Amino acid sequence: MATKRSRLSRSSDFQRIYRQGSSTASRFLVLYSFKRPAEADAEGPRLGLSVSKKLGGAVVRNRVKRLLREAVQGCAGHLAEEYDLVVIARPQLLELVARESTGEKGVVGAAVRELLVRAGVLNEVPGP
RNA sequence: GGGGCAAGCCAGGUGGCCGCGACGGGGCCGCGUCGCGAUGCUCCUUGGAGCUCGCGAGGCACCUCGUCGAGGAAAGUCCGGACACCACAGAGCAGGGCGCUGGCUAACGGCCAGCCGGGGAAACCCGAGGGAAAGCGCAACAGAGAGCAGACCGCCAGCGGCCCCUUUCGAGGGGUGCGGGUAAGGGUGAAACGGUGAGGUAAGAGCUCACCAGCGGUCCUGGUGACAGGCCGGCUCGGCAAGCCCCGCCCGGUGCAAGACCAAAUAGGGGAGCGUUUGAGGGUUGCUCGCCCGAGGCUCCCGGGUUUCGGUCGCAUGAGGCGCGCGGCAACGUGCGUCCCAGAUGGAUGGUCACCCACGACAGGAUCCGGCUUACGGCUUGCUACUGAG
RNA sequence: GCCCCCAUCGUCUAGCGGCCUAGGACACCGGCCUUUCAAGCCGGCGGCACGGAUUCGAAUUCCGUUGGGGGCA
Repeated sequence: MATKRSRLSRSSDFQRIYRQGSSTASRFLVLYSFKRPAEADAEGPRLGLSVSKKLGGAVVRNRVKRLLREAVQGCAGHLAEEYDLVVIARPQLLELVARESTGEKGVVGAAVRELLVRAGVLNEVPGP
């Protein structure tokens, strides 16, 4: 996870997931998930992130992306194979990012895990 | 000591563990490529093609080791360049920018040094700072008068009429009215046709004088120059050009999504009419000229396409950093030595633990460089005025 | 990333440097009219994105911020 191979790169991949995938949302995040066709050669789950400029400048956006990537990777062993995921950060996520900075660890991870469970791509619920 | 002003510097550090990007070395053979071999199998036209197996090479992925890995503003995109393309880039007009002087620079609207003006108690700071006797234009309201000025309240003597007072009966004084002189004072305004003082006068006025301000001079001195100082003259009205404009200088356009190469897929078809080197039509900068392309083009009809956000390069050795010397007040230039210091492409720097006088603020490269502007934490040094103590 | 444009009441917009304490329409509020509502009439509320500069004087001119919008494969 988090290597080049397991990241979504092409815009066409994003478009396919938006059009054909199913979506789940909370007030912090939006999750799109899509089961790849069998003939696709990639292996393992792939992740794409979308953090708009409304969230802040480049420093803030990079931090948000790092936290999200880390949170998804924390569930990596329990994720269903052959799924493509797109996680979109909403502006209210900034509250969780701020709490994370003041020492309240794991709130972003909890938000991500909740969505993954709801979307049904998490095989079993791991401990917090 | 707390203020003010200026200049310079830093951008948390060190170590451990986990994690990310690039490059390089090694390992491995999961995937595809190429080469060789086989007594193998299939097809068939001598000989080749395909499949299977084995060996080797180098590539992608993976594992491992090492090195490097954001900023002073990386930002805003406000200027200036480099670089690339536009059928070469030329001229004129239009348009845009700049504007004290001298220098620096690849260039600049930048920087340095100075001049002048303004602000401040000072240190110091700020200034788009050419031209208003080339022309056009603007100045609301108020005010008498605002662009060849003007006379409301005033001041002044004289003359004639009327009224009042005094009278030595000659006249004198006051008021009012008309025409006249004047612009000192009041009042309006952002701005009122030089200011202050003295003389002068009926009252006044550059009317005269002194100083100051301003203007002018084939004048003198200093300075490369902006300009400064002096002398002389006649006494003398401005403001706005970030209004149009004039003068001088500069600017071709588009921007790395520029542009070059590679791969895959699709298409580049047909008919009729017009027109032909004396040139249809098109391109080039907004226009004109000029230049370039030019048998192909235009009109109509039928049919089809204008796609894949593909990959590689451009893409990091440069007006480069650091140290020392020399020239220069400085910006900067130059010589020698030394170093290689991000190169991503859904886009990399973080997390955690320990210590350090604990946390740090603003904030993340995207073609590169020189500036400007904006955001922002701290440290050091110097200068300036004030206050307190000895 | 590169290159452009815009900003005036809640909305859509006028606005020659002075007549601007910024005009109009719709909306909103109050009143009149009507049995009531609508329409109509009268009145009110409400704005030059922000900070400097030029000017006697700035919504207007200039510079810088901020916030929107658009184009380029």
